[in-house]
Amino acid sequence: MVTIKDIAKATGCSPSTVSRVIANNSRISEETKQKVRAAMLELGYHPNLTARNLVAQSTKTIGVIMPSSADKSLQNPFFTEILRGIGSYFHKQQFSMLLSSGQTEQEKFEEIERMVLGKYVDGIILLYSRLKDPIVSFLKEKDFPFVIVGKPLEYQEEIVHVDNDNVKAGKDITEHLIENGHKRISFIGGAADLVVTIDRQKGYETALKEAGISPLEKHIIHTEFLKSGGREAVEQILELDVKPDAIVVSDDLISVGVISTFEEYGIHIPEDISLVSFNNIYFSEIIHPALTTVDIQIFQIGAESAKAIIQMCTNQMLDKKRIIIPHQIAYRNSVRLMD
Amino acid sequence: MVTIKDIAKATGCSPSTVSRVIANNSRISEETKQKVRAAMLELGYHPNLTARNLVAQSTKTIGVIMPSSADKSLQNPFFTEILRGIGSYFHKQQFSMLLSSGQTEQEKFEEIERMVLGKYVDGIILLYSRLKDPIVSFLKEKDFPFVIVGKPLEYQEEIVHVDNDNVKAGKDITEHLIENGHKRISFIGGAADLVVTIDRQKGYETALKEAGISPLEKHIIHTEFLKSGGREAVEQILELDVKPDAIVVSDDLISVGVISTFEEYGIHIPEDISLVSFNNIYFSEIIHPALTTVDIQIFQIGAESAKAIIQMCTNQMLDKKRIIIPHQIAYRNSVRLMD
DNA sequence: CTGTTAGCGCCTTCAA
DNA sequence: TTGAAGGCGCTAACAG
Repeated sequence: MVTIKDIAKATGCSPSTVSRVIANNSRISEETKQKVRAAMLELGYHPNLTARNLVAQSTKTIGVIMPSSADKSLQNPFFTEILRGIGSYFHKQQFSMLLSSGQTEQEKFEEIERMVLGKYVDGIILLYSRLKDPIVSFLKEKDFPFVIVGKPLEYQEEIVHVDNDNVKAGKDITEHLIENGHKRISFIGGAADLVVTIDRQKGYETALKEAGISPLEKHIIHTEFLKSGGREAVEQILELDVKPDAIVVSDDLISVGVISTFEEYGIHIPEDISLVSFNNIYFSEIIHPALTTVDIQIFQIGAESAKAIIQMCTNQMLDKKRIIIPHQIAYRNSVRLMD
Repeated sequence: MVTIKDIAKATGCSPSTVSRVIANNSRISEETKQKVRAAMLELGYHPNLTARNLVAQSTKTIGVIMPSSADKSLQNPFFTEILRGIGSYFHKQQFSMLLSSGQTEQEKFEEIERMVLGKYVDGIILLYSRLKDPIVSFLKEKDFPFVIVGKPLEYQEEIVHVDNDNVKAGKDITEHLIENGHKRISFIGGAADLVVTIDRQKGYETALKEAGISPLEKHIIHTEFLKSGGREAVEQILELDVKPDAIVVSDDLISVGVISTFEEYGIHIPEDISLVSFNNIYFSEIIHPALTTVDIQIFQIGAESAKAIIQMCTNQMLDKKRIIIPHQIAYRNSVRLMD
């Protein structure tokens, strides 16, 4: 391995001079710079990042934590899309992403402990928000820089997080249904303890209330994310006395399963029932029918998280803890419109 | 920050002794160990990974390279699934994944150059196989440990890669169609220069030939991966003089689009046309109809790649360059069966 | 069983 | 404008 010393020797100057050339220090003569650079090129020198990190006391890498990989929801294209967003910003700043690999919560915790206590990362991005997450407690206690994608239920004023206004989003999309004459509107949500589910549901309820529509009984259903693809949810709906004429589904991925199951029962979207959901992943566009869904701008959520964590790691001030990414509705074909 | 020295001071022994305790060196008295460990606990000591990596000349982290993030195909759940597989093995071995973030090929190249030349990773896993990939040339030239997921077109004997037998897979799944009485079988593939597409197509052709079925003209169609979700492909098929009674699609993700488009034209799978494809991502199970598809064992591909690269990084011998993951067919409802 | 010394590759005062 | 020296935190060889 060719080191700074080799270059020093080759050019007859000292290691510190070479180091300065690398940093393009202004008080090194152009002449020396040329000479040193030539030698670096010739000998194939490249600075050792580990050594550099050691003295810098910083790695310019951020730990990116996914849900436990045992969790099927990991197959949600949401995650690759958000990684894309994070990467886009990181790349510009020469930061790296260290991905978590733990299969269970326990494994993940140990992993993060290693990263953080071992000073192997400068900060953490959590790609999900769980209730009473020990990882969050740990990070908070260590006063380690981290940002959450989504909304923390506790310590909201203290934890930097990037989120949509999911209540508003839920309200907006439900109103779209109402405006088109739908009155019996059900809600199918993912795990009931996910903050994002709660918020979207709240928006849905608000919209109904404001429209003077009294919610039907048993029309709010929670389904294990991805488990059996929303089949159970649909079956519950089919048993209802009063059938809905529209459904708000809290995630596009669940919608796929819901639509398929309806299809099997010979119920067509949107002719028989309208359906809307959230996220606007790639699939929403290509399945039949194409989904009317809230575009939450996943990529941008990622990019903003990246920006926030880098700011925190470089001691820049953040003007707010709660960073809201605006949503918009992608109107497509899963809603029966009023003429 | 509390270092090894602090512990040394606190316990009245030397730094090297502390270091030995960390390594659980057998020639340290139990007594000292206890004492040192107590101090570590009390002062909250944790080894600095960067420092350790510097002397070890190894980081135990592997660069995992995704397709350019500009590429829409990144939304394929294939990638999260393979990350899961890699992570599962890495975690056990205490290895980390450093994820690429480049949006373009150029950006990615520079990034890898940084990782590799800066000795920031011990090895590389490439999650795709491209023709004449400059990254591969670079890695080969530097003689840097790397493994490819998929099949390299060049230097196949030299490059460690983890792949399915895609020719066989293509043949198997096509034969399933033939056995069920299908005769006019089309092929829809992703980008024609992807090795995986080529192989699966080859298998398809072999099956036809062996069954004595002469391939129809213009029944092999390539569609930009994810672009317009296979719509064009379907439209091409609909213009054909002789319509197929079955289709082999090279990727589940494309199938989703293909099925939707057929649906719009009032053509039903499998009643009107049978369809099979490859990968067995989560979606294949929940869409309607559930796909009969080749389960290529994505998770296992990931795990095996992880195993291979770690072996290479730790100078263990690999018994072969080409590691084949067996496939199997997931029989579901997208094929019209012969009673 | 433990301490001393040196060094991994780099950067950064301090001095010249 | 440059060099010498020390140190980032840890490990490993060599002594004892």
